[in-house]
Amino acid sequence: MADKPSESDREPRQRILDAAVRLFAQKGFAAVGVREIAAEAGVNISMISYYFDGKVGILRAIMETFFEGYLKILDVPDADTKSAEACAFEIMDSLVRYVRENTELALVTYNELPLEVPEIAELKVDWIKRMIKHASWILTRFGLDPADGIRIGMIGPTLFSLVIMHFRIRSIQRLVFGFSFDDAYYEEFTRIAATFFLDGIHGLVARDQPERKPE
Amino acid sequence: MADKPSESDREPRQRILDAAVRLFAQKGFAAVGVREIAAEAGVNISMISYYFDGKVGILRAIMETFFEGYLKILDVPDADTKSAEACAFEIMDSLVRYVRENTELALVTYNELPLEVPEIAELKVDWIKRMIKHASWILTRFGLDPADGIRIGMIGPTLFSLVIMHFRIRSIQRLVFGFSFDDAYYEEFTRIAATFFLDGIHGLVARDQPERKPE
Amino acid sequence: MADKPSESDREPRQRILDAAVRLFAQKGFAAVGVREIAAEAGVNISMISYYFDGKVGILRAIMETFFEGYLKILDVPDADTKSAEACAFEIMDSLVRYVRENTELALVTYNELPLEVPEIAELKVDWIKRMIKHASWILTRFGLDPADGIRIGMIGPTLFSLVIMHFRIRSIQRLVFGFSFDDAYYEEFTRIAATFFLDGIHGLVARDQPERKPE
Amino acid sequence: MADKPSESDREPRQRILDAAVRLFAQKGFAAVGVREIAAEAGVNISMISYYFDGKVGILRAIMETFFEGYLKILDVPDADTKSAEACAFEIMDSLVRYVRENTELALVTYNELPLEVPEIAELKVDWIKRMIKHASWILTRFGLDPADGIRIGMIGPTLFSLVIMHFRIRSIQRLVFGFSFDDAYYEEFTRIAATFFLDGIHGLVARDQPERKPE
DNA sequence: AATGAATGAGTTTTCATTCAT
DNA sequence: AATGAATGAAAACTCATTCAT
Repeated sequence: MADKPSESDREPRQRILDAAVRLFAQKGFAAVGVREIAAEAGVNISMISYYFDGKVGILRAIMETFFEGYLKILDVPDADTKSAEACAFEIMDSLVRYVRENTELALVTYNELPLEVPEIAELKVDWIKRMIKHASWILTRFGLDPADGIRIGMIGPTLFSLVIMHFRIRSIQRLVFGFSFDDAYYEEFTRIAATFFLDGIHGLVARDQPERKPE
Repeated sequence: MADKPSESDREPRQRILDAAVRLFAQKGFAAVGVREIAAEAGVNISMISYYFDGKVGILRAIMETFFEGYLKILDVPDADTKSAEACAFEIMDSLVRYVRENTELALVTYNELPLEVPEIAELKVDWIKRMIKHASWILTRFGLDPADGIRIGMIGPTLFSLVIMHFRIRSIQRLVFGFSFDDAYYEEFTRIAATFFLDGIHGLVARDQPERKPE
Repeated sequence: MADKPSESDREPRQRILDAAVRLFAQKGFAAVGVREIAAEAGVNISMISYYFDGKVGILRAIMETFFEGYLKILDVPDADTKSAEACAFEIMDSLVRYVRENTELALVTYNELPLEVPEIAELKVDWIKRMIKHASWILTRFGLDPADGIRIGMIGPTLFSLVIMHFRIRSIQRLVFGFSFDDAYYEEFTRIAATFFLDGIHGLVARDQPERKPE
Repeated sequence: MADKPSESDREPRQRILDAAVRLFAQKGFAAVGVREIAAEAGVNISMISYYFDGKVGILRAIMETFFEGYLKILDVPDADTKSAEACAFEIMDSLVRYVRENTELALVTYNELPLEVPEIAELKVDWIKRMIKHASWILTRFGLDPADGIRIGMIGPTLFSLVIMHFRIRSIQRLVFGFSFDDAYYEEFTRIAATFFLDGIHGLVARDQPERKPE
């Protein structure tokens, strides 16, 4: 009883969250029942309402947890002493690491993001706005107009999608084949993704400057 | 009553399918009820069991419809008279057109693909295998070993994800902002995606041949 | 299968309504569960949502049924050929008969009337307004100002309460003692109640005319 | 901390009781949850079990509180020096005053009285018996046989109902219109009610003596 | 080919209560 | 005297499906 090293001795709230993330990633939010979550977490069903005020409360918590970590990634330390390219690479590196360490959290957020769940509609819009605000600095570094909401709004999701794409495929590959990926793979993956991302931004900037030149 | 010009006079089966695709794309398969589908389609609830043998039957039909069209894209006419690059570009071009014309169908398939729905697990595996079989020719054209299931298994999903990624973001952008995309955009999008895709394959090939050279 | 004479062969909707009225009268609306109603009615639980769109739907139906019958009582046939007193007596007579034949219906309506059930708040107000409109003619016959909402608003409930009071006490007396009441009793009851009611109205009229004279 | 002047500093037990009376009167006993009571009273949920041994314990306490006060009313000081009519008027006067000062307490008791709440069934019977015992003296003063349980059993509830009827209507009138009542109104109300009550008793006595004369 | 009433297992949520602190 | 986390049963309701017509 001194400390709590065993799996099942973690805080109930966290156990629910973990179980839910696992199950949501596996079957999707709507397909998972609270009973299943409670059973998987080894807690009483009522605890879900108690801690999260209902099933959507868990999804809310999951998304908020993910978004919080995601926002931190965009805050590159000493960004003004580095080149835009270096910043972009650093962000990509952190992002890959983050998603690798929180794959299910990321997948659930990514999967549920476009789906209409009325109770979290506001939350999604709020976070997307916060991200745009946070991300705009790097885009201005690349010469994009910070007031150009549409183009700026494209970067974040693209960045996210680009990385998540791999982890999504990976989970299918794990399912169909039995493949696994090592550190070296992710080093290269980061490099390729960063390059693609930079190319994408450069393309956006170039295309933007002369209004959209005739082809 | 001679022919069927009005929206609501289409075949009931098709009306159900259309309604389901729309709703599944909006809320996700598990979050949509048969009553909702029936109401949206303007048919009796029992018709869903009658035509599709239950709710999963609709998802099955949706995925099969999508996969069928997707397979056709991989069959480039007169492929042996064209370069591998030209074939890749042609595939990408068809794919973008296909997803553009069947966005919701594609999104539903993409969204539900990694989710565990026991009744369609077999269907998914079957189609993925058929695709690998169909796609292997182009990969051999690029110098990949057709027996290398893992690498070949990566191409299809990557290709798919790359394209779908845009349409997914697009639906969010439509929601949050009011952005829309024109033909010119998709021309360029196809070119960029094809380039990225080719680069990816070239990378895979290069990395593979000499086992993995020291950096 | 020709006709349906047996108790349990009535229409499910009616069986639910009957069971609910009985149970609501016994324990109060909030204390009765849908499972209990369904069991008592011998129908599947889902039928309650199916026919009444939820538990409050039953209460709504009960109250509407009662109110409808109550309204009819206020429409005295050939009222203009009778004295106000005769009309009042006729109303009282019908009312006693009505409540005697629909005791539980009346008791449930009476019991739940002052309780806050948000979903039926509007319904209650609507019916009360309709009653005031319907009842105003008799009050004008007695010399009351039909625009005097407050005083007119008192008559209906008083009339109702006066009669219901007896049936409420009766149910307790049945519970505590084993007393029962016969036709002769109700004849006299009607006469007394009518007298009291007329005295009440006369009192209201007298008190009203000279504004409220100093005592 | 010396004395307790503020609203929220009253004894927790009393705060619970007050909150419960208010809520029970508003929504009915069964429709109110302990959490709601605890929140309204500003105490911890467990305090309800602690002080009242559960939700029904509160209802028990409420009813007992009301019944106690009600019993006192029946004990007219120096009753034998006054006429039966004077005693009846004094009782009615005290009763109106009592209900006016404890309206919600009275309404809750009145509302829940005919409802089946197994845990308080005994309590209700006990108090009704005590009341009959206490009230019988006045009835004998009017010439009724104290052994005639049925007739004696009618007086108390009638008396109570007669008064409560007004307060019940009043709460609806407050809801629907915005009417309020002053001291003068209650003076007159008391006189009318007492008259009605006396008439009722006289009627009972007269009807009783010659067994029930043929009409 | 099509209906809609009916089913029963399923859903999430809330209940009053208890227990360790 | 008081807390609030935790419980398990029960709440109302919805589900996909079936069946008689």
